[in-house]
Amino acid sequence: MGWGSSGCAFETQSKLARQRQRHAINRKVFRRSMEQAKDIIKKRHEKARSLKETGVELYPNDFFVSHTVRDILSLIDADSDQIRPEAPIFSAAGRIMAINRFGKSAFIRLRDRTGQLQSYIRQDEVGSESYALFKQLDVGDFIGLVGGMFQTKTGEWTLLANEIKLLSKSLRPLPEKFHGLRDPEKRFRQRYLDLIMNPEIRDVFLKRSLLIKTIRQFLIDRDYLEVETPMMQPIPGGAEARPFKTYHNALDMDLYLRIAPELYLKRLVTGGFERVFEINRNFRNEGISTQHNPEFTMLEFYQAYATFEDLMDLTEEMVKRSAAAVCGDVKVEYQGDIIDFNGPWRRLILEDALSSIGGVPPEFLQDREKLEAFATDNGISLTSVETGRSVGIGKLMTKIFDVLVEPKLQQPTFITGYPVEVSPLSRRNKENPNITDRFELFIAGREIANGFSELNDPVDQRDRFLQQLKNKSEESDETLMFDEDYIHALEYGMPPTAGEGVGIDRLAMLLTNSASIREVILFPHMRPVDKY
RNA sequence: GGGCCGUUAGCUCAACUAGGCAGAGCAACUGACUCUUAAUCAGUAGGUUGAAGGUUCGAUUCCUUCACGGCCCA
Repeated sequence: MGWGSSGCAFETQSKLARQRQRHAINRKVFRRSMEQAKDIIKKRHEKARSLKETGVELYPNDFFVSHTVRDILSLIDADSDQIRPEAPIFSAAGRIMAINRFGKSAFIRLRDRTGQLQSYIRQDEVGSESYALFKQLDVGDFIGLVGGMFQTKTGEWTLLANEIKLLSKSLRPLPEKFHGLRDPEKRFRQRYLDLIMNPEIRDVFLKRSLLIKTIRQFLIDRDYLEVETPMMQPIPGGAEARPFKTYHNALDMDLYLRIAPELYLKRLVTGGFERVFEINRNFRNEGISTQHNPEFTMLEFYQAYATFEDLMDLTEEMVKRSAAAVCGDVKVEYQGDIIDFNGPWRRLILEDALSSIGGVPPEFLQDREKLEAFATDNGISLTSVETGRSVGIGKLMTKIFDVLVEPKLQQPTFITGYPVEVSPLSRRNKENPNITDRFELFIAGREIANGFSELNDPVDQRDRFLQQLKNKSEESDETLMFDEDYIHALEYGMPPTAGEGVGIDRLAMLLTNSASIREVILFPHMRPVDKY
């Protein structure tokens, strides 16, 4: 690299600084691990070594689990009169979450995937040899217990252990039991600790899983076929976004991580799968925020012989049922507001929303100059973020919408009547060829879904692709990419079809009252840093 | 990309306003304790204050740059 522009030099400098920082950290980590500098961890290692020397297996895998915690507790619920310390005998396994020691006896809390169970360990019961081993165990270790259930004097059902076996030794202390792990950076980087320490976080991901399960079953029940289409695509299409680029060695070709599955799913409709859906990741090489992660999960589904209006009905039902399944109610609290998923949801035409909610005088919508002046007055740029060119009137309307209307759409609202200019894949409206048969769904001031009657006229589609490329190429040096094969497929004939994409992460946020998308993604993207 | 805030013991946090010995609780370690549940009691140890530099007799504190993160804005 030569003497570049100042911007370039700045970037290089900052990269070098970052690199130096990483090297410094790596050296520190190396030194630290060589010295086993952390006292607590060093002691755990020593303890583990001495246990091993006395013949205790640290990581065995031969313990038979007869019951989960939930199994045991539900047996007691069913018939507690039958339960005595002598019988029935249970074997349970899990992580020790707390120990209260009393010399020759102790209470511990054992946790498995189904819940927590108290256990009472008594030297009289397990024998002095086992009890000596137990004294060496720490909070965080996995153990197996065998014993019967009894009630403590406070009435708590407790497993009286007569056997105890170490199943996995923990070498690092867990975070503090009362406050748990709060630091958001650590929570995201070490999500396993977050999941161990913060039960409400675990609940978020159980709910997310239930959400996806509910949606999947909803679609399968309606004769949709679940499919998987390429995530590595030679031509990334189906949305407007900057893709991630990668390279295939053996084929010697560039590939892109998909920004949307749309064009492949419609090829499948052409191929005769009249109802298809896919729930999987999309990748967009753009900014990160509380609403955006570089990879995010999208549901896309397509139904032949349906219209965008059919899909609005379907979406209402699907989201309402999801809320009921995940939250147990169609009224859900989100960040202090109640969102009512009960239908029918409000449906508004874009232009009407602009005037009634956005405060745009209706006559401005037909007058480009007045609309531009209105936008400027409201601090809305007249140029495109991507190309820097001034935008058409359709795009301008959606820009004004984004600023003045979208944040106000708290309750579920469908917006329809999107201009052709911003809807390159949507069918034109029969009465008004300037708008499309398309809707977007907004909840809590953000876009949740986008659906439309699909454009299946290959000639119109080719023209719109070409127009899009022409717009882009004038100011942008991006490689021009035209998915000829998709047009080719349409030329064989695709049935009239409606399709839709739903942001699963955003829906999960709504149903788990999460303010940030990072709260509903197990491993959100973070810059690497070695802090251990 | 811009603004504001943060980074101190394994964890949760003080100390920073106005520079003066870096502290507490939990966890850990030693001891006591066979019904505790944030167990209790007595004692012990634990720190390159995110990194580098600057100002100063003296910096966790003030200044600069950098790294990482959070919130808001674009």
